[in-house]
Parts: sequence; C-alpha cells; structure tokens
Amino acid sequence: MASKSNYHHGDLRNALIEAALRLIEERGAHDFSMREAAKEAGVAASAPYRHFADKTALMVAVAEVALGELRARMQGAMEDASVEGSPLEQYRAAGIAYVMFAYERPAHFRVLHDTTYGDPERSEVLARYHHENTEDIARRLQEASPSGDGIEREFSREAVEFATSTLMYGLARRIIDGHIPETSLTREGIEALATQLTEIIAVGFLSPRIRANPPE
Amino acid sequence: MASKSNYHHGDLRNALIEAALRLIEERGAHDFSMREAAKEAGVAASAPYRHFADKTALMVAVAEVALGELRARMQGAMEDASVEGSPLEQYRAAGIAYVMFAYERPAHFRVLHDTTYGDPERSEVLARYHHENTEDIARRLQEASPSGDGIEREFSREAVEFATSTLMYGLARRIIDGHIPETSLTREGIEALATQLTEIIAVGFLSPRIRANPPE
DNA sequence: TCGTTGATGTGATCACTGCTCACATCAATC
DNA sequence: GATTGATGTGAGCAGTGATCACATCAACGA
Repeated sequence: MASKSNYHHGDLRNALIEAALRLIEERGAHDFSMREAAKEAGVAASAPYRHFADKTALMVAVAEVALGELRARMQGAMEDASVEGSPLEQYRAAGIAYVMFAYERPAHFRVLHDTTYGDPERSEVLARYHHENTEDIARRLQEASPSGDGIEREFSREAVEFATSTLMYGLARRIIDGHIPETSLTREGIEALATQLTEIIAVGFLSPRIRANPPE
Repeated sequence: MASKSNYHHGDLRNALIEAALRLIEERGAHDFSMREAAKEAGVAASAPYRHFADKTALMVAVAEVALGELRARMQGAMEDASVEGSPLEQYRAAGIAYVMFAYERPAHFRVLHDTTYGDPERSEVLARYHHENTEDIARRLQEASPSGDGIEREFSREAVEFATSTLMYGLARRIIDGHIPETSLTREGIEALATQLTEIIAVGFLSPRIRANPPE
C-alpha cells in the first residue's frame, strides 16, 4: 500500500467536500482546517490546492452542495403538498421545509450563509434564490385569497412575500443560533413554531383592511 | 519615548476592546487577530493575555459593550415613543430601534451573536434579554388591543411576542447578511421595512378570529 | 527612605494554520 | 515508448493563538 496504485486519489475533489462537511458539522463553519480535510482524505496538505484556489473556494463548493439539498427539500415539500393540499397548505409546507433544513442540517445552513458574507456576487445568487422561493410561496398564499371578493387587503403580495421570507429566515437562524429553548427543539416543536408563524402572516394578509387602532 | 513612562499602558483592557471593535468593523467578527489588536494598542503580542484569557474572552467583552449600546438604544426609543405615542407606536419604535442597531452597527450586532454561538451560557443570557425585550414589546401591543371587547383573538400574546422577535431578528440578520437590495439600504428604507413588518404582525394579532380558508 | 511585592508588559518560543513552489508520479496521447 | 499535462508530495514561508521565564514599575510597609 505504499505508493503505486493510490498516488492519485481519483476523486479528491468530492472527497474534500465531504470531509469539509463532516468537519464543519463537528466544529463550525470556519473552524476547520484545510490540512484536516486533506488528512481525512488521506492526502498531503498541499493537495487540496490543486482543486480549490483557497479555503473559501472549498467552502463555496460545500455551500453549493448545501444549496442543492435545500432546493430539493423545498421542491419536494411543495410537490407533496400540492397533491392534495390547498395553496395555503403549500405555502406552509414550503416554509416548514426551509426551517426544517436549518434544524436538521445546521452545518449546511451555516456554510450556505457564512460563505456568502462579504462576497456580493454570491450574496446576490442566494438572494435571488430566496426571492424565487418566497415569490412562489407568496403566490400560493395569494391563491388562497379568493380574488375579486371585493375585500380591500391591508398588504400587497410583495409585502407578504418579504414578511414570509424574513420570518422563515429569522426562525431558521434563531434555531441554529441557540435562541430556541431546548424543550422546543424537536421536529414536532419546530414544525409547530413554523406553522404558527406562517399562520400569523396568513391571517394578517387575508384579513380585510382594518384600522390597527380603531376609532371608538 | 523609550521605556520609562509608557511601559505600563494604564488602560490596556479598554484600549484592546476598542481596537478589536475597530478591526472587527473592518474585517469581520472572526477575522481579526489578537496581535493586531495588541499592535494597535501599542503593546507586545503577549500583553493582551494579561487581561483576557483568550481571544474568545476579548470577543465576549466586546459583545458586552455592544449589548450595552443595544439596550440603550431600545430603551431610548421606547421612552421617546411613550411620551406621546400609543402602545402600538411604542411597540413599533422598539422593533425599529432593534433593526436600526443592526443597520448602523453591523460589527456590534455580529459580535453580539457570533460570540454567543457554541457557548450555552452566553446563549442563555442573550436569549433572556431577547425575551425580556420582546415580552415588553408584546405587552405594549396587547395594550393596543382593547381588553374585554369580547372579540376572540386568533393568537396568544406569547405567539405574537415570538413572531415579533423572530421577524425583527430576521430582518436584522438579512440586513447584515446582504439579502436586502442596496436600493433599500437607507435609514428611511429600513425604517419602512421594519414598520411594514411590525404592522403585518399587529394586524394579524388584532384581527378577530377568522378562518384562513373560510367555508363558502 | 528603601526593599518587597504583585500587577502588568516583554520577547522568545511552540504548535498550528493557509498557501506556494520545485519536484515526483502516472495515465493518456501521438 | 517518449512526451505531456493533470494530480499529488514535501519543504518552507509568514502569520496565528497561546505560554513562559523574565523585566518593569507603582504601591505599600518597615
């Protein structure tokens, strides 16, 4: 097992991405080292630089994997819900899927957003993705609101879209940032929180226009 | 200027905290070095360790300064609003102050939350503070809802409290995480966003109980 | 007045990091 | 079967967090 057959790794690039993900899961998004990833892949410390320009490039690759999983989860959730669910249920399912991703894959979620920080180009990609998603979600919500019912709504669809994405992002971050008491940190607990939050927005959106401080 | 009078710094602890804050503002919460902070304070690389056990301890001290400023801002905003504002306006003012802090002092906001990550004890302190704040805010909102009006509400005060803090945290993070398009990144733009978001919650909360999908 | 002491700052040093570079290995191509 | 280009190696650089014996000095007690 000296040097003959395994001088070249074969699939080092992916091996490094997987190693990085494992390490990030253990330590945190920034607290893993290139050398550790290399060692875990059974390769010299300098080898990774044949595949990634620098540490950030590796993290970006990891983030891409993470984004792929997030996409798949949300799409899956919406498709499941659209089989027999109302638009409102689809809207809710997508939101829950987003939050669940953060809960079940905190490392993925963290890299996804940490990598972005400071890189305007990547920021924009992620922002666009967020936008696409929540646009879709908000559209479903709007479908839940019978059009032409003559009721004047308090908020525009854009407003609801923004509120929804902000709420779901906020909840996801609070989960991985440790704001949520441990007693709520179960699949069911989180689903309940996400459900409640989507509902409060839905009610705010679907309510006919009212005065917040009604004149007596 | 050799070695006589300035061998001992005098107020190195605070000098280091300020240096760290400056550096964090430039680079990011983790990308500053102990040595740089020491140099900026005009002191040897090992001196900081007389005042801080390790780098994390320095960051915690910085975070405490940040938390102080956040507290002051929110308290100030609520007091201002309570002079002539309705409870609803106080609620809104507090939310806006929180978000404004993130906008105007991104470095402070980042250290505050980054430091927390991975330290359950600090997490809890911050969580408690968040809770205290939003509890207060939610109480004001509840005061905006005429008690005993016989209308059955859709959501509890706790639910609204949680939704509010999640929304404000979400917005704050989206601002510093670069999700918000540059065109909205002005004092006025952010105030508008925060106002809109608090309002959507307020409406959801103040609405009488309705069915999200009313039977025809 | 002066010696002692304890807090604070110094400089050398350690293990580790990201990254580079000259060189080694090997599969594919002509 | 020689050449070449992609991939991996090992030594080494500058910078990092952290530690330790030692230097400095203000305050205190004799």
